[in-house]
Amino acid sequence: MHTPTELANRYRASGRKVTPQRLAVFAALQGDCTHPSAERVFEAVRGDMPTISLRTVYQTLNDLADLGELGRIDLGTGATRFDPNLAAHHHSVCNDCGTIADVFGDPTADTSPQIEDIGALAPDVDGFVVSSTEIIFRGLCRSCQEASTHTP
Amino acid sequence: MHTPTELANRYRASGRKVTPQRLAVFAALQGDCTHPSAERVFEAVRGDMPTISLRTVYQTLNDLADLGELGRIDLGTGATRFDPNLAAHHHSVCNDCGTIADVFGDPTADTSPQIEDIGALAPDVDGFVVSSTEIIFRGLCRSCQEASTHTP
DNA sequence: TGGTTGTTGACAAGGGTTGCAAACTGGCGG
DNA sequence: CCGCCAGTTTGCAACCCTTGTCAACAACCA
Repeated sequence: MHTPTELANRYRASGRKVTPQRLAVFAALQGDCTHPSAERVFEAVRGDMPTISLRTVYQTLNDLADLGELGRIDLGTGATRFDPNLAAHHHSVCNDCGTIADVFGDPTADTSPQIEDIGALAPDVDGFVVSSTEIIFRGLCRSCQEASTHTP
Repeated sequence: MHTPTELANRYRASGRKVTPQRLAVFAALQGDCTHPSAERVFEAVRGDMPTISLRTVYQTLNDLADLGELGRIDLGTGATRFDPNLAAHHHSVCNDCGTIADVFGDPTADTSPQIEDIGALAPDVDGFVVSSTEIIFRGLCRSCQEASTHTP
């Protein structure tokens, strides 16, 4: 995702208006690597701007996603999650707590293909044209593993 | 997924009862490769058993999924989809019509890694233990491509 | 500054899914 | 074969997440 200032420019360029509410959402997303849901962003923004509505947060997140400034992730954890990280990467999801983590290529693996190579994969499905490929690793995050070890 | 008869045995073995409603759901799922939603299964079963409730279909689908007889797929198309195919495979999703297709390895690709190799990939994330890996190919299915070509 | 047009906020509606409680029934022991 | 009981089915309402609606409002341009 671009900087709030840059986003403001792009908003104006696309005919959208720059409002304090949107700036607040921009700011809240900066550097957030927790893949927050709309509700979480709402809570974060409400700290600075108690009057903002959840509806407005949804609106802004959808705008950003439509502008390609934000990734939408839906992994069946209940709510759509948003990802300000535009670099190509994949995700791990904890089956227990639902935490989503970024997964970049594993440059240390030499016996298995690089994750970055995935883009080269093409499904052998009649006539289907792939525009994007995502990989989801499901399992247990460290803390949930420890929790289940301590209390079996 | 196993055969209805086999499923009946496993149901009894796990303390569950075998009811006509459940048998009907078992039958409806046999060989269904359309990745139906609960609603779709409901419609299919209702053909033979008009009095079955959507609630019961949900119940049975969740039971089957919990027993490991059915895969749950949530790709952000609105509803959870179910997959009777237990073999390791991945999915393609049409961005237009939401159709989900099975994707098995691409044996013809020799310049890119085989899809089956994905299981060997491990995310380089501190302490995360992977239990399953899924790949999602997003794009346009053949018919939606043709539709968008004909009416640009 | 005044108008135009997009935006906000509060509310309710919408779709998918699950909780609930009463009526019901498979599968057991008798 | 009968009857019991735990597990099931149903219909309904509630739940969560998300979006539609619309009057009041504010950002931008001339």
